[in-house]
Amino acid sequence: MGTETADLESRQPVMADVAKLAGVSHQTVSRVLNGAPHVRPGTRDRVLAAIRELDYRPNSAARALVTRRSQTLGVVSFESTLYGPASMLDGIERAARSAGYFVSVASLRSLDSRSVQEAVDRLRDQGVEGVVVIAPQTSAVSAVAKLSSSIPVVAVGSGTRSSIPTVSVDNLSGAVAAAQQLLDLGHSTVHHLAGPAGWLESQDRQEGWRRTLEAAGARVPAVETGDWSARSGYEAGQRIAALADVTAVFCANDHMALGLLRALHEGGRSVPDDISVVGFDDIPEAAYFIPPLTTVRQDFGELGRRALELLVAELSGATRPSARVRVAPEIVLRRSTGPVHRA
Amino acid sequence: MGTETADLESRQPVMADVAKLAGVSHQTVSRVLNGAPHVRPGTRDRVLAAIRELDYRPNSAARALVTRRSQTLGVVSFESTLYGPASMLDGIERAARSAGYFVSVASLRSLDSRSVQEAVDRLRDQGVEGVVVIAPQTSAVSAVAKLSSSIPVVAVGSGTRSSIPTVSVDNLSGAVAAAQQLLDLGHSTVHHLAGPAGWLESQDRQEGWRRTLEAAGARVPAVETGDWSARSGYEAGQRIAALADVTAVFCANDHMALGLLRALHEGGRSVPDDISVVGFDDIPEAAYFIPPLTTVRQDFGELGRRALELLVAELSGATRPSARVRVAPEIVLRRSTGPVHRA
DNA sequence: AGGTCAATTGTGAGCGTAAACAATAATCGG
DNA sequence: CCGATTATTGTTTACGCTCACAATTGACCT
Repeated sequence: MGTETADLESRQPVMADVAKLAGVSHQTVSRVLNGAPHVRPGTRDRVLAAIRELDYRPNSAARALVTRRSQTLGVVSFESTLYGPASMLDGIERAARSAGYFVSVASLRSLDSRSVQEAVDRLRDQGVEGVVVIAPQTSAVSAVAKLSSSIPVVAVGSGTRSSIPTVSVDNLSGAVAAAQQLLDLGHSTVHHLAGPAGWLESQDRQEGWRRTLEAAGARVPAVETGDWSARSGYEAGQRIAALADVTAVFCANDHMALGLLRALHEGGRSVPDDISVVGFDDIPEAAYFIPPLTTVRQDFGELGRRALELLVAELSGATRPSARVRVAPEIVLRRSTGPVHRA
Repeated sequence: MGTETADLESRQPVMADVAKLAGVSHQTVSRVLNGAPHVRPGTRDRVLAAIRELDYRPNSAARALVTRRSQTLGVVSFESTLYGPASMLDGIERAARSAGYFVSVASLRSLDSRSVQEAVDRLRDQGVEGVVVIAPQTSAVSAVAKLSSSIPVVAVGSGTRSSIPTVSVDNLSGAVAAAQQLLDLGHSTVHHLAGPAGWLESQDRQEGWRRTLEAAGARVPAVETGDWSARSGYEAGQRIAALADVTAVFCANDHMALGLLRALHEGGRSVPDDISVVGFDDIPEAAYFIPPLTTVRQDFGELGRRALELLVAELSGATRPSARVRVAPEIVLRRSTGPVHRA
């Protein structure tokens, strides 16, 4: 027993130490910590003073063990170095913090079903209470849908058609706005540089573009396809620059638009005088492209925030509403678009 | 006791359930799980079969409680939507996973000392075993240095001069390479668009640039300062375009270079014919600027990886070597640089 | 004043796991 | 074939906390 005080110096203080110092029971300390009612103010003050004096920190593992709640949510993310995913993660983290949760991340190297499964399992093993999947690709989302039995999962950034709750931007209406804007400027038709197959974003944006042209009775040109990268946009741009009758191009994202702009520039096609270009995303750099890019803005941070809200709602007992939240995008007009100069 | 089997359906299985099914003690299950020696192969197989059958998952909170290890590391990150921080986070996560750790993130809204303190405390309360701070600003790093008493902390992306272990790119030598490259092309001097004050990156890159000019006996022009954003680069670019004697500019990062390129373009100054431009970072888009940007590449993912390795080494008992790891950057030559055309 | 009810505090029992310790079975050398 | 090791398995305890319940105190009402 003579070691008790010596212990206090080597050991991290625990609740019992605080209790002893404050002259109360450990349960009273617990009450103070958890804001339980029926604690006399004077007692509370003594406890708080003891906590401060010992620099006591509750042990989260012990708490999690007994409450069966880890206060932690998981995020599965893919291509997390890109602006979109990174922004969503940021939005998620902020929202999680204000909801009182910690955030644990697991990034994916590839989007196949097994990887997603693995990542979610990993997070589960860590004890997360729910998971947000930042995974826009069709295959990943359907993979998630399969395994979501034991733990709440929400997908974000993807207009999934699966059964799990989803938060996404309305890609369709964004694409419609982009195509319509170009038609309104007098372009007889609009070419499209699409994202890779297998991505719902690709499909929805292409679909919105196509419908708009059809509704306007415009010819629907063959679609070019890229992989979201500036490089693929550049390569597609070289092919497009070789075509004579192009006056407007809608790119499925800003990075490809960047590559396209350079290819057009090198091909001697002026933007917007010869060709108008519209992107999608509104990455921070888009306003400083040459020329500044007209694009469809998605608020990635907002997407993340909404996804987290949905997850928290589900954790709070709402009976899995299988909700589908859509955030409206907004077209931002810049100098890469203009009226046609030749008929 | 009749409820025991019924329980198994509603409860998550625990180690005792596995033990009972396999006909062994829970301790033997624990041995199998932790790869302890002295378990007969047949016994091990029976245990593994029981684990599979029940889909048993060890409770991480219980394990953390008794081992006093959470298997979790924290990452404090600032401006995590940018390419650099996002890539470092990605590198950290990957390295952490392969080292057997989970990663919990806390993002900062601002870089003042209080925020950093708060974020680290938050992670500590969650029980992380160590923290990586992605925080290049001087103030943040010194804030970290103060509080790092109770938990290992490593800083990354910043050439801190403080006492905590650090992983950073060699900004000085990168800047030297950039400036020297321009001098070698025949430019009589090089202008500099620096990052904001208070960032070690800014200081080191400016220092490298200055030393190179001085060593070559070149005139050292007044420094323009931006805030890392393309917008600030654009504004500085407008001022620079108005100067008559500029033939080469070294920008402290690629985003500002992007803005600069547009300002020069709008100002009728051709790159590289009239003015050569070099950036820093080599973001993925840099190769698709107009013209493609010569820049100094940092491998952010590698930085993150190395930071994590350092942290893990420290956790493994190395007596806080106060190490300082520097990763060498590499200049990437593209078309934004060229020889001077006028004397 | 006696008693009731609410406020306040304390006590004991796990939560699910790993570590220390104990016990038993198997192996080996002479 | 016997004692000494060693391999294999089991039993007990403790990790630090919250919950359920018990106990005590004080206020308030008739």
